[in-house]
Formats: sequence, C-alpha cells, structure tokens
Amino acid sequence: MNGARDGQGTGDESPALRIRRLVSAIPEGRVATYGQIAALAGNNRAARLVAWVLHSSSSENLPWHRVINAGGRISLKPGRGYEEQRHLLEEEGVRFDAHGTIDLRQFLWNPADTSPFL
DNA sequence: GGTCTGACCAGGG
DNA sequence: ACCCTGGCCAGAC
Repeated sequence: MNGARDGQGTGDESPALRIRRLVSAIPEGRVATYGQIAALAGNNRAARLVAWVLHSSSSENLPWHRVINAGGRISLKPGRGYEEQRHLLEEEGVRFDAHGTIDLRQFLWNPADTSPFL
C-alpha cells in the first residue's frame, strides 16, 4: 500500500547494504564466513549473496579478504585472488595450516566479543 | 523477461 | 568421502 516503494524505506536496508556494513565491521586479524555474515544480515541461507556482494563490490573499501568459507578455507582459486587474500590475512596475523586451512576456533570473528584478545 | 551463474551452505543418498 | 538438490539475491545475456 505505499506508493513509496514500501519495504526499502529507512528502517529496512537492502540485504546487500547490510552485508557490506557487516563485512566492514570485521576486525583486523579476524575472519568471518559467508554463512555467518548472511545469518547476521538476516538470511542464514544467503551465503551466496555475500559472495556476490564481495566480488561485485571490488570498488568498495571493504575488507573482503576477511571473508572465507565455512570450511575455514579461502574460496578463491589460485591465480584468481587466492594468493592476494592469503597474503592480506597473513599480514594481519591470521595463520594457515599445512592444508591451507584457518583455525576458526581461533580466528573466527565473534560479533559479541570485539576484543582483539582471545 | 526468462535463464544462468556466482568468492556459499546444509542436508541427504 | 563424493555427488546432487534446494535456497538466497543481484546482475549479465
């Protein structure tokens, strides 16, 4: 009933916008998973959208490298950004094991605990 | 304007 | 441990 595009008013932001905001909130030295961001944005099944937002918003100043998949691994393939993402994370102190996996128990971002210590 | 795809995820066989 | 399916949103053709 609102002629004014009801829905995307002031209170409801576009999912993509919320995702960008959440990603930019990931602290340095921490990582978040696509599904986690999606859940925080309100859609726990919109992990795919998160991926789309990131590769589509390359112009944004988002810490896109802090977003990895649920397996604790980088989703980008070698030669397609994998090295760059890994390098950026290692510079922040995020460590990879021999399998190229990040220990989520140690580096996963906990929104409830913004403390850099853990 | 329908169809496909994407840096995903969880569940089922 | 592997393959398939359904679900989410937005853009490209």
